[in-house]
Amino acid sequence: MNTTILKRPRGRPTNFDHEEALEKALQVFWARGYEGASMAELAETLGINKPSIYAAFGNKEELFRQALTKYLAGPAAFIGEALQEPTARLVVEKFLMQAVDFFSDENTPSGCMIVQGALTCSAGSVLIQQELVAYRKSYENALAQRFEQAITQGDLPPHVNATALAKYLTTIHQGMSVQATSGATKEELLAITEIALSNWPTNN
Amino acid sequence: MNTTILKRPRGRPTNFDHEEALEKALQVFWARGYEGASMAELAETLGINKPSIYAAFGNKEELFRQALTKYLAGPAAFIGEALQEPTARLVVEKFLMQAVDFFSDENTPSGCMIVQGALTCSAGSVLIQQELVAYRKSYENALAQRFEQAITQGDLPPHVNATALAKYLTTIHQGMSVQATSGATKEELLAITEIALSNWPTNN
DNA sequence: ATAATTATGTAACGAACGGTAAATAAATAT
DNA sequence: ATATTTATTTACCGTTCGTTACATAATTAT
Repeated sequence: MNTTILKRPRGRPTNFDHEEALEKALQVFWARGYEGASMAELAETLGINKPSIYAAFGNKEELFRQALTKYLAGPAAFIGEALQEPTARLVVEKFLMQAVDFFSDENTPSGCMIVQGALTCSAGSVLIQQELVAYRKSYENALAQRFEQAITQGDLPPHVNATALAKYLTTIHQGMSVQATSGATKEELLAITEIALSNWPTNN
Repeated sequence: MNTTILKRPRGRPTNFDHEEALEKALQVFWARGYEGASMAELAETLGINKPSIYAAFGNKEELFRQALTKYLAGPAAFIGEALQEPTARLVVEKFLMQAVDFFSDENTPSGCMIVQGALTCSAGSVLIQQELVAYRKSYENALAQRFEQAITQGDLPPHVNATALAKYLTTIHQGMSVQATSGATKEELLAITEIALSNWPTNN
């Protein structure tokens, strides 16, 4: 009978919930970007003193990366889910529609953390900047691959350029992220996706 | 005969050319964003000590605003020029095509300063952030107004939603700015605009 | 009880931030 | 020549940055 009773670890227990704290850190980084978020503000928002943050998460970079991982697994997971729709058209619809819901959700910061987290920054943060570039590239590549598959399956006409189409859609996505941060409403974002979807490639 | 001989001003002359210095400041802000650019780096790049920068331009915020004005009048002036094309379709073509050239120009930082200058930032820079939001909104509005005019002139079909179309195009523009900063080539950006232009509204 | 272990709060670290005081240099005005 | 004016240089200001040393508190192990 492995009822997995968790034996308490040795020393003084932590005063905070690890995941709750990470969630709050995510909100701060999401709203302010990597450099715009200061350790002082993070400590205040998390309700934890800085030494405890360092003990639990390493340093600012590590905290950001862990918050980013939580972001990818949680709020941003819809991107991976969209890829599993049966047709390319449905993939794109879900991708853009959920992005609209996501960007305009009033319970979270507007816009996408991967887009705005460190678009520009000082010389000291280029590593984080490049990591975010790589994440953007990775979901663009995932879309392109899904379109290639759709072409092979006859779901998309063979003349379609899968990589260009993927780049077009991530461009819309990233542009909408900027729009959302600039105050665009859900209805406005929806109108954008409708225009974007109105020229879906056909065989003619 | 007013040959406008410029009488030298009273005290010690400045060691630098005002416009040249502003141009260099523009490059730094453009590449690093408002907060990512430090006064130390600005002083180094301009080849001017900080007190001289403050004497000539005010403070960091003012220097940024003056660099932004130079940006709008120079590199970004094509947006206003595009609006004067005879048809809405040509306006958009010029708007996007020139944006492509602009974003991929290897002599300047990639991407658009108005988009990336302060998308996210610390609490201390929200004023600059909001000013950039307003600039983005203003060129979006200018496009919308141009489309309204095109509808009135019969150049665009009456069922077109001018504001939504303008928002769609600025979204592409802003998305391409992110793409350019992420390393997209001129050819890739061009392919995006071709897809974006392929669903131009018709009467049918 | 005592030792060992881990987290916490306080208070500070050196570096970088935006910004400036003060002495000096270079020009014009008288 | 001397006074006046303006720019430059150097060195620094107070604040905030990310980060940490250190004493103390809270827990388990013996």
